[in-house]
Amino acid sequence: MATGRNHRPATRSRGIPEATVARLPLYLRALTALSERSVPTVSSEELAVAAGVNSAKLRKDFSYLGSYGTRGVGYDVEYLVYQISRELGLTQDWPVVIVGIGNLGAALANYGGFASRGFRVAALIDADPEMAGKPVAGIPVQHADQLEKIISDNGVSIGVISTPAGAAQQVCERLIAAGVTSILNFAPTVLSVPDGVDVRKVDLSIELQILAFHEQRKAGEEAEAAAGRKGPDGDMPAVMPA
Amino acid sequence: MATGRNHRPATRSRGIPEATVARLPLYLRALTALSERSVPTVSSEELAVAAGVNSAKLRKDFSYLGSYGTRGVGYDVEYLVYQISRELGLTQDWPVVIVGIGNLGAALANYGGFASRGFRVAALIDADPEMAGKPVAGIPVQHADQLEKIISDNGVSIGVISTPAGAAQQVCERLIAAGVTSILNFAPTVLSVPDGVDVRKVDLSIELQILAFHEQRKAGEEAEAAAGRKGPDGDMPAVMPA
DNA sequence: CCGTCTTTGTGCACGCGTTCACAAAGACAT
DNA sequence: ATGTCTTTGTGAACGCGTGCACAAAGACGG
Repeated sequence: MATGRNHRPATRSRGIPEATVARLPLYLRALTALSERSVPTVSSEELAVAAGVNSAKLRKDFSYLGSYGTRGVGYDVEYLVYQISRELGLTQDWPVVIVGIGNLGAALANYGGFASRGFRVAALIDADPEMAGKPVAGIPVQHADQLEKIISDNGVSIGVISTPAGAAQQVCERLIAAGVTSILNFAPTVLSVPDGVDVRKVDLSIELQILAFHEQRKAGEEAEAAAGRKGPDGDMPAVMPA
Repeated sequence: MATGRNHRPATRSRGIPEATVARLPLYLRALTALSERSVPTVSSEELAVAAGVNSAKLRKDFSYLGSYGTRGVGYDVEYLVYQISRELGLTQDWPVVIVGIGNLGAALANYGGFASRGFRVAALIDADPEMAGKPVAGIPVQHADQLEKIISDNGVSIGVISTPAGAAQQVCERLIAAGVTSILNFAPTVLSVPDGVDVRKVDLSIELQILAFHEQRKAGEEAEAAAGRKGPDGDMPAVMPA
């Protein structure tokens, strides 16, 4: 989860742990940056710093993919970029539909990271007839009526839902019925989907709430420390004086 | 998660596990919905379904907060809403600044989930002088020059970064220097921060890449099954015929 | 060809998170 | 008051993920 998580226990594909898969895109990004600077090789230590992880973890992660490093030297950047891209399935490009072109949907459509990394926005879909035909990020918005046709015509298997919460489950069901098997959900709802469909959820307010929790904890500890820990053990939460 | 993760091993606050904290907002949302429908009590099983988790997990999560249920009956919805809100620190409201008012920043500013759940957008900040004064979501955008003043005047401790990747680290440092101690980062970069500062990361393209991985795996398994698993054990990844 | 030095790949131990399964607790009817 | 029935709260087992620490592998210089 940036994120909330929502995947079944899942029979690990070729033995690659889920936690490792979640970090591969991170490594890929760091490696791409190195590649653009024409750096030929990189050590696990350097790459780990760039990706913000522990170097032992990084080496173990790579070991699941195979032995792509050279002892005493490090990893060949280009080769590793290729291997990770391949493992993630980014050597093919994935057509994606975005449903719900409000503020967030438009932001997603404009997001450069899509096109650059193996994804192609096949269509933007909205339920509002007024939106139909209007170009967003250079792509004309299409009406929700067309959803099924667009998906089957383009062989779309990944859908992004950025509708209001109320519409999400229904949109989700139509996407799945039309052939989509992976969904990235931005609507603040729990989607129920049949087995075999993957859902990942991104929820802005949840992330903020988690931050708030830690923030409150910090403030509480501070206050406690300042007061010389006079409170017993704190059954009541620390209350901030205005 | 949606999310990438990025928190230190962290001395658990009052013994509430990080994983539990991450689910509290989920429970809170489900409970709020029940509250709005005036449902007085709910069982762990019902609530678990609504939140999309295992009921044993939910009970254990709640047990970290205290014994707020009644055996044979369930949990009092209103009371639980209050307890979780309090635990998450949502009984006070947190001023938040959003830095980088592009498509995404605007979407965030317009996002209803903020105001409704304990957060208040104290200011929108952008480096582009052209943006200054323009209202987004009813709030006038202010120039980045004002950043430090805004933060100290409003006592902001949570910042949201939705700038391009290149500007993120610099913005991050200014936020921290000005007093921010929690950051929600939407820019596709690893932020390095001093101890005591929490960073959570939301990365759209990473989420999509994880989906692509699973999607590829599904396609590979399908092809393998169709071919009667004729491949040895697959050193090469399954390749999709066009 | 050999020794040294760097860096990988991994065995191992530990801790967190999840889930099962059940005893304890209470509501409610009689 | 007593028994039944529902649902919580949690002890215990298990599995995954993490990080240490080191042996094996190879580059590189002499």
